[in-house]
Amino acid sequence: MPKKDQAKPATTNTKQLPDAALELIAHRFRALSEPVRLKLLSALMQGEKNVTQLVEAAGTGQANVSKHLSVLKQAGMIATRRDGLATICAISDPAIFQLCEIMCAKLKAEHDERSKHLAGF
Amino acid sequence: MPKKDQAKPATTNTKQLPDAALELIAHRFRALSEPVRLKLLSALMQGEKNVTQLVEAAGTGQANVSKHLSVLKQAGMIATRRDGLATICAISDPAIFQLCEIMCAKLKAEHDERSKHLAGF
DNA sequence: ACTTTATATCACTATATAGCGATATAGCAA
DNA sequence: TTGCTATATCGCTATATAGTGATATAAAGT
Repeated sequence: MPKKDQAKPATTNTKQLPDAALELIAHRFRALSEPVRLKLLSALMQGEKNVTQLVEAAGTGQANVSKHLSVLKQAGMIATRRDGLATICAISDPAIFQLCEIMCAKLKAEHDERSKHLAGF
Repeated sequence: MPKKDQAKPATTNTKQLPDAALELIAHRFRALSEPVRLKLLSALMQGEKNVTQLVEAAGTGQANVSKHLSVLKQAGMIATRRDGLATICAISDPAIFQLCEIMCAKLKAEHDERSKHLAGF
């Protein structure tokens, strides 16, 4: 039997992805929209790290890092396991590498274009 | 003459990308972290559209769409040109297609793994 | 038992921004 | 000019969340 959509019957959502999917995608991108979280992911790209190491890498408080890690975890980007007192974190989805590569390349291209008129070398 | 490093001498930014770059990248991802903006981009993937058409596609107010468009424009994801009364919008960076593809694939994989409702596309 | 260490969570403030209605600006037509 | 249309911007409220310090929980050693 057909499923019941839970909200708006009148929304002009003629084609494309359904609103629910857009919200999920937006939620994923939002997890990548914070400098501290990017720094955490950047640190994890070198390999597993425990929370203390990540606090040091992030340059912000432990409570804050813990919250950011839970955001990344909920977005399916990192996985954690307990090892004695430590919580070990690791990147759980290699797609993150691609996403960051693309975004970095984009930035680099724009940066190069912008610094054309500046550079003597 | 030697180049001068531009910012923070004290930040524990031992390696990796500098903080300024992380903020720029985060800013780009943040532009993609809103369902309405994703819907606008999704509509623009079919080709150029003016603001009125986008308002209809987005299903929210004109003032709101205008603000979202300016966010996308500032993030370098769309370009606009004036044509009489209309402002025509178009995707200006094909990298957006890649980013959304990757994120969608990620979602789809997780979704398939979990259950199987919420129609495909 | 108590202590120390590692991490998570709570309570709070401050800031950012999504959404809305109203108004302002820009371009065209009469 | 006036009027109409398309878009941008302003003023505002409400919500989300980044950051902090304090506290709670958990695991191991004493």
